[in-house]
Amino acid sequence: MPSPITDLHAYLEAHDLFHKTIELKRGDYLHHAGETNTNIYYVAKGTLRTYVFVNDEEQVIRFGYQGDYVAAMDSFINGKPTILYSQALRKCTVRMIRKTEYMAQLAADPELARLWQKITSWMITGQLEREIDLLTNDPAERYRRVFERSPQLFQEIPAKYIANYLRMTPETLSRIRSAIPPDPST
Amino acid sequence: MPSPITDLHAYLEAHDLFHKTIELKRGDYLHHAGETNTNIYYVAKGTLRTYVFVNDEEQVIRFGYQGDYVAAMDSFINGKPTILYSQALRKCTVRMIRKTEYMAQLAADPELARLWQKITSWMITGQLEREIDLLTNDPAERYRRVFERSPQLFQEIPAKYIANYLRMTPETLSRIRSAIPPDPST
DNA sequence: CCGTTTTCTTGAGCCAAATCAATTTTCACG
DNA sequence: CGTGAAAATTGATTTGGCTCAAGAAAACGG
Repeated sequence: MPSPITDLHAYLEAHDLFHKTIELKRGDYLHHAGETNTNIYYVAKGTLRTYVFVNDEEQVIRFGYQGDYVAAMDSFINGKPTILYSQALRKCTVRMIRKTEYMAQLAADPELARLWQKITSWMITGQLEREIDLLTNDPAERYRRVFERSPQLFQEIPAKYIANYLRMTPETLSRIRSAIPPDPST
Repeated sequence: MPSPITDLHAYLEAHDLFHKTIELKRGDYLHHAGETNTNIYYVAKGTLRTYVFVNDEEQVIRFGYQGDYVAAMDSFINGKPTILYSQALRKCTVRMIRKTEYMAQLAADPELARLWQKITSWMITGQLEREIDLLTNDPAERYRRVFERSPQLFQEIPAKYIANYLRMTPETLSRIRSAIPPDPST
């Protein structure tokens, strides 16, 4: 199942829905918990992590790479303050879409409505994968599952965030990686 | 945020989209892995669990109570074989909706389209909650979080399935429950 | 209502991953 | 480049939840 994100992006470009461009430096936030931020952001360049505090610990929910869309999705959906943080892991260029403009277009154009239906369905199946990852008991198996699905993840992003995303400590991830014979083809 | 499920249900009743009624006895399956099942089921009576095999272990993904909708959502979304099992935990009466009929109605009626948009958004925020639950390290804390959100869960469903849903053994759940002083108000 | 099966509870021991700690390596930035 | 800070690695130790086991309680179905 190919990601419908590229179709969405083509549509948004064609209909000129990007509102402004934002430059972030390492450590900057796109949004933070407590803030009501209903925008959608397109990552033109760079990488971000989206995390949440659970019991005083940061927990990575997802990463945003070049070409991805990032949002405080809870805030976008219900218009209330988000619980999420999205932080630049390096210099980023992101382009913003305002919810009001997006929703107006969504109501006006059935083509976008169909596209959006695909996107949300795709997000739901993606979350099912994520849930299965998190339900996997063995840390090495969690690593393997995610690595097979998104090997590129491990190029750009510091291991400590990946470890956190995989629900393990950086020490455990390091030991797992050293235990697995390196693939000569990569 | 109130669940938009009741609105959906009212709509489906009003437009007579239920195709047939199915009776299940304890242990029966609504669908199983490998099968392509694109139907949506309304739980008129009873309770079910939806689970998936991960590394030869059953892992509960969600429960379906009276008034809920249950589906092999991966199959519904992409039309391919599901990886999910939905099994009756007791005698159930479920009513079926065929995807083809549902999709036809979705394409024909903007009211249903709007309703469906709400439903999918609501599912996405629900999944975010679930993800946070699963990322919580302390088992007692996972229990507390889910219990506060859905206390009714612990009435109908055998503890061993709840434990599995909470990513812990039945022994651990039992010990957590005996450690927490019972609430006299309930 | 009774008998059988399933589930729950409790205890003991173990083990894998967390924690703690120290060094090495890498990387960002001047 | 070179320097300082951040990240990764490696080892030692601890510990919390799992496994195994046995008995008690509860629930199902006839």
